[in-house]
Amino acid sequence: MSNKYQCYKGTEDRFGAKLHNWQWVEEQIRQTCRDFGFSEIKTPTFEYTEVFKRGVGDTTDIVQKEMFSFEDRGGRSLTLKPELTAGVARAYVQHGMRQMPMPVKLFYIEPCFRAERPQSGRDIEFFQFGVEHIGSASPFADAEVISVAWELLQRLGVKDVKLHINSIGCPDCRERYNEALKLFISSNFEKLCPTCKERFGRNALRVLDCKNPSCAEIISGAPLISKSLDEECTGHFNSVKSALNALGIPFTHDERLVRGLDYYTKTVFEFIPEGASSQGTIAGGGRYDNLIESFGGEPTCAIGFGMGIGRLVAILEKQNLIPGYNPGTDIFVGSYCPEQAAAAAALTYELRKLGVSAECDAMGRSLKAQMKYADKLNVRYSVIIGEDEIRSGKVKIKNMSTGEQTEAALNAQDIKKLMPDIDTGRCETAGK
RNA sequence: GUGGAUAUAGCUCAGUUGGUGGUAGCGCCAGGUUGUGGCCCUGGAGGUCGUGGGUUCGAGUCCCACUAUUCACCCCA
Repeated sequence: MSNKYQCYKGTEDRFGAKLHNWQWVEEQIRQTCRDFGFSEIKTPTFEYTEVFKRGVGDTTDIVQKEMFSFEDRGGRSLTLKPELTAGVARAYVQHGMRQMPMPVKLFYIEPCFRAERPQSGRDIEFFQFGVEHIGSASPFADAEVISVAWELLQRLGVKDVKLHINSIGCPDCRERYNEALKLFISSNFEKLCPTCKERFGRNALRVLDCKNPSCAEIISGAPLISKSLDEECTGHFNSVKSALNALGIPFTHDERLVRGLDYYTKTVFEFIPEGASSQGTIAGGGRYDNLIESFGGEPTCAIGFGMGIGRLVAILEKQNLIPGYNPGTDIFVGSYCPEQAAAAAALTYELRKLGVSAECDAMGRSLKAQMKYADKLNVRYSVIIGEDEIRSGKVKIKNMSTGEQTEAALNAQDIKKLMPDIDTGRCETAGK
């Protein structure tokens, strides 16, 4: 590729079949969210940097080194949103949504930006679908939120995705556990891998995540976080688990599951495809009972998740679960020679006015070439206009799949009537 | 931020021990007699071989730098 005008690394153009796949997935998402009583919210592409510093957490990698920040003309720092929860929480407080019927149930499908090195499953600009369930401390809220993601994946037919859940407790429990864990690890500190040594100082919980065999061995004897949870957190987590059981949603309790954003409390969860790489996690979320308050709102419990649409689409494409792409042109109007091109264009316009997707030649091609073009468009019918047709007022209509040819009056209404099946059958075949 | 790989037509790619830029497929355009698509055949358009240096009589090929892309780590969705 020698052209210097390319889109920026980690961003991509989407069109044709690829765009169709994305839009189809977004439709499924919107339908599912409607069924679960979530309404859509759009927040701005950028916010005051402070929103993310406060919301996501000053010590997270996202805030420390992955944000696209810039200044407005007044010198105020702005940032392209690296995730959506902080912005939604900010909007909740700003618009006094606590006066809305509780709980407030919102979902979003939005682009996010993180300045990371792109690789498969990770883009600089990526798209997240997520839901936020705000106002309820009930474990049923946890289960409801998880059920949205679960049901969506079921509807899409995604195979081999596992739900992992854990509880990292309230801040008090977490603090207690953090101390116990640090105490345990410190005796083996020298045996940790270099990144874990870093993690130890920054966020010791993340050492639990390490896939390095030697670290895993050290960690295998580490105290469990569930043992550090107080009565309230333990009770909540048990209730979440039984609520999931009641919904018939299978899960694995993963004691080592921790999440990288500061705002999580109590329940955390991830949806992980079978055999996924480290970029494979398709969705992740958890409770954030203190976030609304940190934006100046009343203390308000909430829980949500984010799902990577790009990762989801990739899995669906791989598993061949997205209906085929059909550009959707129904009729091609061909003309024999340039003298009839005007009539063809006029008929095409009349058909379009009737809501029939129609095309005609715009390249000055021969009739034969026009037919080839019609074939490539995958149109269902071709109408052919020549000298005779104009004289007689009757056109030939060719069924492109059977090759059969019939006649009709040169009139958009009559032509449309001959094609009763014309508004159906698009995008119905899975595969390809 | 760290490490590896790659860079030839719109796409997927051949290109020998350095010897005239080209293979195959796809795609695009035009033809294959006079008004009709899919299959087949023929022809055509399109590339400063990522950029800049170096070695050499001669570099797509070897060396260096840069850039871009990509994969992995880190982190996350």
